[in-house]
Amino acid sequence: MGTRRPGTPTLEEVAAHAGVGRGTVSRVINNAAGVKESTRRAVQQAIEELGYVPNLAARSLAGQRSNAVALVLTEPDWRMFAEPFFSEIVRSLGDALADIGMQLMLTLVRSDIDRKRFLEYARGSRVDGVLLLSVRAGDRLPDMLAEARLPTVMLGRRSRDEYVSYVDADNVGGARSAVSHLVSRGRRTIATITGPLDMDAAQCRLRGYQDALALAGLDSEQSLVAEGDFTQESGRLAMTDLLARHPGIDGVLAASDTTAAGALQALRAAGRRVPQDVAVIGFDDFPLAQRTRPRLTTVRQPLEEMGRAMIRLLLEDMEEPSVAYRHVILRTALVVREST
Amino acid sequence: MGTRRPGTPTLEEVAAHAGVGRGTVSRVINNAAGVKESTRRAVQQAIEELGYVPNLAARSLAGQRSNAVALVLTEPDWRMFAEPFFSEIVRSLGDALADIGMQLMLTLVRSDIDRKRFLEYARGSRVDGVLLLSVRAGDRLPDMLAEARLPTVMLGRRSRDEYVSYVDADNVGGARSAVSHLVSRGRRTIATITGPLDMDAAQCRLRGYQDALALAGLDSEQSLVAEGDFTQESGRLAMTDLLARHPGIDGVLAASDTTAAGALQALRAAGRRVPQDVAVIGFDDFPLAQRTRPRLTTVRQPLEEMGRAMIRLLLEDMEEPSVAYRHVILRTALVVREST
DNA sequence: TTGAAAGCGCTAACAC
DNA sequence: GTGTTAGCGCTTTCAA
Repeated sequence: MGTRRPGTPTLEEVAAHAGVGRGTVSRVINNAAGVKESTRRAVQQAIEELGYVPNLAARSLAGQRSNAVALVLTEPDWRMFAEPFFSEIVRSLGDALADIGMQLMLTLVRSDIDRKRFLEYARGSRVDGVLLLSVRAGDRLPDMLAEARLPTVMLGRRSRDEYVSYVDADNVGGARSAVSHLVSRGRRTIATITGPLDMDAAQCRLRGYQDALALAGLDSEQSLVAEGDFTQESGRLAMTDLLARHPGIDGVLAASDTTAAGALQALRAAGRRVPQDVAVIGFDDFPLAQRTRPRLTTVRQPLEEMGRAMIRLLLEDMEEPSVAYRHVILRTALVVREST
Repeated sequence: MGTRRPGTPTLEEVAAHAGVGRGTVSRVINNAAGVKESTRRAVQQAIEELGYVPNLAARSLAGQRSNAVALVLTEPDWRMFAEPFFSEIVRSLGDALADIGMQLMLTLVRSDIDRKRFLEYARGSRVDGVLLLSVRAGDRLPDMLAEARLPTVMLGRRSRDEYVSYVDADNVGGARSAVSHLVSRGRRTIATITGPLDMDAAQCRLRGYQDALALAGLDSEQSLVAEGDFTQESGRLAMTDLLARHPGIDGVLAASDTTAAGALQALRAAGRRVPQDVAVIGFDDFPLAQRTRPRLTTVRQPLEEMGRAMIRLLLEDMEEPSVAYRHVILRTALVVREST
């Protein structure tokens, strides 16, 4: 806790104990070069003996940096937490930061009061930067952060004309390649179950779907498009509707692996064989999809790289404040699991 | 960010701008008493005009407290995130802390390296205390924190002889009252689907189940107990097994609402009517259970109060370090939804 | 009621 | 290589 517990030694005490100056101890604990090996060892022993732990508040104050980055989750995302997509991203971010000696701290915001509170917190020099996950289209938090000149990077842009720095997957390209793949396999009546269309990623994937159909000279009927919300249930319902409207459907692009799983349920309930009768391709490539029989072909997003890219952008934003925003779109990969 | 962005005013500049001393400004931003109303207003205006935001690192250093509390999630819990149980607890904790001007920060730890890193972080005076959620029996993190004399409170104890401070629900009592209720309604062949039995909460609920049966003079056969893991799938499988072993089952206590939902699936698949043929009671009282037909009777845990109790304990631990550990067990409530 | 001054524990620039 | 020193921005006595 904050109150200096008796027995919490300071850097100065370590210095005295080791018989060196404070600067030397500081150099040792920061792994700075230019310290004789013998002194370094003496200092390390003193640290050991005293059980010294640097006071991070003092370090932040003196060093003008907190070595911490906040990851903000807005309420609608909470459920994502349980999904591999999320944990993979968090893992990636945490690792990338740990590599450079920084801490990741999660913050949940649900109300505007929370947003304000967080903004105050971030502006209070407690974090060096802010990361945001799949922000809703109308959320102003990124703008507020940018206005406060806090390095900010989002995963997924809010809209086509996003300006705040972001990393995103090539949603259009991913969807296009998936649908083109289906076409090349002879599928002709291809439907899509989208994500919530107020999300840019969902829109882009729909666009990719339409592009691919146009490219193949197939016409894209509105009735082949059903809006879902990334959940399994929505996939099931959407697929049921689609089948009712177009019994001849032989291919489906789903917004996510979860949605694809729902679609699968509906297809089976309707007696369709997968992939013989209907081929299903979902975005994301997770246990659900991998365990499924048949193993689905998926559009894989490079989550690990997306996390690393976010950190890279953040660091660049910190070091070169003259650049207003940076955008990086990563390539997706089509993982073909079965002949579809 | 840490680097003092140009235009980030300090308390001193505010003081100069308002024509007062630094101490006065400090008093104003901390709502301390003993400041003339007119000066207070002058200072507030200066703060407004300069867009002053206190530097939290400096405040932590000078004030010997960080005003932040960490909530640690160990990896196996991640999936909990998606559940109302979790979000309700987090909401409650966040609110309780905000009320007293403190920040909640989440930390995910998965490896032992993470545990070490977090320990270092916490010992570095960056947080005033640590909260832990449903720690696994073998996890040593709580002990390490306690050893470092960091105020620590867990939700749910690790075992019967837990010593680190914790808040828990009366699992034994809750299970007992549920089973007694079934007995009083004439049920005679009552089974239970437990949680993972290496978790104390699961053991306690099993004990409560057995107690109630003993109390009613019914004998508790081992074959009426099936172990699950809180998931829906485990509930379904366990129920299927139980029915095979005891076709005459007329009552079930499930470890959670999710498990109960799984049990329901199995019961229906077997052609049993609920609750006419078999009554089901689950722990927790969430949307799943609430939407279900028939609406299940549940054992409700007072999540809001559990969160508040955790904060209360934490503050007490901070203020009275002479007390080693504090334990609080909260009462559960049987929510009767249908005649069972 | 308010101002002045002494730290909080550390980093970094500058001497030696 | 290593010690010394001047802050970082705030809270908190202690006087006034």
